Amino acid sequence: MADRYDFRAIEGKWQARWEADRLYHAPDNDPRPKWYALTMFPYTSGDLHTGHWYAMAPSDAAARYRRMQGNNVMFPIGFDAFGLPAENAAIARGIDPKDWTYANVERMRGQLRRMGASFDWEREVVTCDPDYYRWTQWWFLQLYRRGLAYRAEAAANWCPGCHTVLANEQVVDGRCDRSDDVVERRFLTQWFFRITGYAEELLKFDGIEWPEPIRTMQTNWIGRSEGALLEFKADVPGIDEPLRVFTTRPDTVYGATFLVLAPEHRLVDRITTPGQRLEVDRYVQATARQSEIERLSTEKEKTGVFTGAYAINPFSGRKIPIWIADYVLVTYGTGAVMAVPAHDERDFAFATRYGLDVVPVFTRDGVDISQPLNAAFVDGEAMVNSGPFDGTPFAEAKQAVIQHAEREGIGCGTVNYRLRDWLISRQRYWGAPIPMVHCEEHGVVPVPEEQLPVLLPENVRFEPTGQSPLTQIEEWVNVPCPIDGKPARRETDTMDTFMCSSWYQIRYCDPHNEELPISPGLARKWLPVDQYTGGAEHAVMHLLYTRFFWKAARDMGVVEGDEPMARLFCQGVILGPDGNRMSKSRGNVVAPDDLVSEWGADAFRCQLMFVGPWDQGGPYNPKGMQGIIRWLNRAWTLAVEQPALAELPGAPETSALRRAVHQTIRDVTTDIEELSFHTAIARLMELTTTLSRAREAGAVDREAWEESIRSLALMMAPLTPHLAEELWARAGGTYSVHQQAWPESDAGLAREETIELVVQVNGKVRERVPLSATATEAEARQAALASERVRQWLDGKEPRKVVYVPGKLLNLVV
RNA sequence: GCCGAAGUGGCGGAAUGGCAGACGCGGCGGUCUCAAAAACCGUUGGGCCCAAAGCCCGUGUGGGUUCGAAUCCCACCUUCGGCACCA
Repeated sequence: MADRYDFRAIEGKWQARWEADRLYHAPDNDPRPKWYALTMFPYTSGDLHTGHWYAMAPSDAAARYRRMQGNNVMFPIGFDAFGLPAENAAIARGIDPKDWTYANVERMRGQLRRMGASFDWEREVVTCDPDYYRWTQWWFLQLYRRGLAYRAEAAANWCPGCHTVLANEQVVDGRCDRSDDVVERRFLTQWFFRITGYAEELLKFDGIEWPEPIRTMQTNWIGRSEGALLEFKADVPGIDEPLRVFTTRPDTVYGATFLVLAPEHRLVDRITTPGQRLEVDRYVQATARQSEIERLSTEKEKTGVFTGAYAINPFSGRKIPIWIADYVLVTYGTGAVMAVPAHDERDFAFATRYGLDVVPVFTRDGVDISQPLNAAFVDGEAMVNSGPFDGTPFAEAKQAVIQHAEREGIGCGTVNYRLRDWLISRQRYWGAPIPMVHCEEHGVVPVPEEQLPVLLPENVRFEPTGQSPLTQIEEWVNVPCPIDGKPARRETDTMDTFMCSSWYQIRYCDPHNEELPISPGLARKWLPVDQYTGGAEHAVMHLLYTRFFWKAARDMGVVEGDEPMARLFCQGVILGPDGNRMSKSRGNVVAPDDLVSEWGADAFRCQLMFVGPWDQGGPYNPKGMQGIIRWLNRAWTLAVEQPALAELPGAPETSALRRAVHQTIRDVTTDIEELSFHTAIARLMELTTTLSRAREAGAVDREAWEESIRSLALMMAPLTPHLAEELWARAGGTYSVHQQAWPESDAGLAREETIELVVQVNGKVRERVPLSATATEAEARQAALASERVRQWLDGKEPRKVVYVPGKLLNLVV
């Protein structure tokens, strides 16, 4: 029986050796340039699925490549361990969330180890460890101290399935992104982080390399819009406070023929006239009953009710009616709009339906504004029907109106954002407790830092009630007030788990520090993350939160620099063999553990990297494993079964062999640099074929052959770490292949001496002639014309034009 | 509706202004074998043709720019992702 590639014999062996040697531990005091590589840590679901491998295997390959490039690479791993599934398991099966979580962590550690990734396990963090969430709570206190954490009553997204509120980012199409339940609106007092305070800065992506689509998504989510706040006086006795509206079109203010308030607007009740009371109340109640989905449907016709009250347009002096309508959102701007039906489609639809006035205030080519409009138009040439502003050109109109408003004290220019503050409280047990105490006398009081962590109590009952299970633990809830020691109650909400993952990359740098979340020295040493990789589904959640968090931490003086991750790469989604998302119900789930037992971790990793461009994802079919296995077998055989070796340093076969090796090094280096692993593997497969042919063809130069095999093992090291280590050892290399320098391509050896010149006649390929790679145009032309076929195609005519691309192509145009 | 990404053999994909289909799967033919599997070798876009040589067609559709277009420009179609009454 010949010596064959047997992953079972080698993978476990090397994994144990690497671990014993702490091969992937990144020391803090290493003089080599640091490289912080990070892949998004997994949630503790208990099972590592193909998607995790698809995300992590290429990240690992990139980290290993960096190591061979001479960097001190930190590639840490940990677990995102707080969250609802643990608690749901507790409710469904009576298991303690803690036990459930740690059992899953244990299982996943095993799966991750079998992957053979170069993780630095000594830096592991588990977000539900008190040693970790103590610092999550510490951050909360710092944010509170700086006014970035506050409590407020607001219309919150309530998920009836999860029995808790959600952040806006967690609501997808009016549904909970986790349970898919239709989200309800509830007015509750909740904790928020003032992410809006950083809105302007979050729009800047200076100095970081992030994918354009992610930046666009964040930019759209933040939704900056420039406009003005204008004040309308309510023509209602006893109401002195002005009705403020936000508009992006102050230049159309003379065309504002009515105001519309959101049904939840605080002044609705006070301005409604007795005659309209019944109708208004009915509408407000109907709106409150609507789900977010119904409310936000753009399909449905706009509805609304007249309040009976009027306001005065501060520019035209005109008395205009005040309506309420559910197309105005209480959460955006001021919750009130000035309606300009002539120049806004939505207002036009509303005005048409309820017979309200339409007054055009801009001229426009092709529109006779003396006739009733049949549609709103948003552009225009010059202001009209606008008193002293008549004739102001469109381009200057906004500024002119804003200036006037500011002079008169009836408004100002402003910037409004779609982004809202981040709602972080959750009415659930399995999260970091918010370290606050409610005292009757002193109100909300922070827990003193030295008392952290506020530990989660154990043996809790989990019946969902809509309140945190923590409220029922009397001995936990009742605490003395930190100020005067009198009886007080703990805050019972816990923090959104996105809080835990907003700073984990910071903790990896100093995971065992008991005095601080991170020491200043290690923050300077390791941060920011050099290469972050993960799924694009976190574009407006984790990836936005962590930027906010970082900027706040920077302002606290804990970290330096403006951004947490210098480079971001988002991998695509790996699909089942049928091209659909893998799901149990579809029966198209590919289980990594099975494939790893059958084919080995190297083969599985490699196949995932070979399916196509990493950022595109796509269908994964285990059938393709054959191709990878064949390649690994051939590579094995090359290293194990030597050809007849001789000393042939000057032979053409020897330079051909060297050329192939150095061209491969050149190409694979660029490919891995660009995270294009599938093309890197293709190049290595080609090299393997070339080496096999050389071996079959006869005697091979000893030195060239040995260099070839060593180069092959080195280039395979990031992709198939176990096999490469074994091949390297068998080729006589010193342990470990993962500590060797990445091979360098010698341009001289890689250069082709002769090429096949492509000869085109009128742009069509007609002939190929061998030619020196450095031939001049005259030489190329001579070689082409020497061909009988080229002469036939020229048909005796003289070329009118000749295009020569040296080393490639000659085009003769007649 | 708006924004973004993408459309190439039977399939995954390569080539981002210069030989379309690298590499791999699958198919076909072969070596080995009592046989099968594995392994290895060869072949594989479509058409014309007995075959070969050769020619023609071919990168979602239609136009354009260019000596030359999968690649650049314009219009359209389809798929996927994000946002969606944001005043």
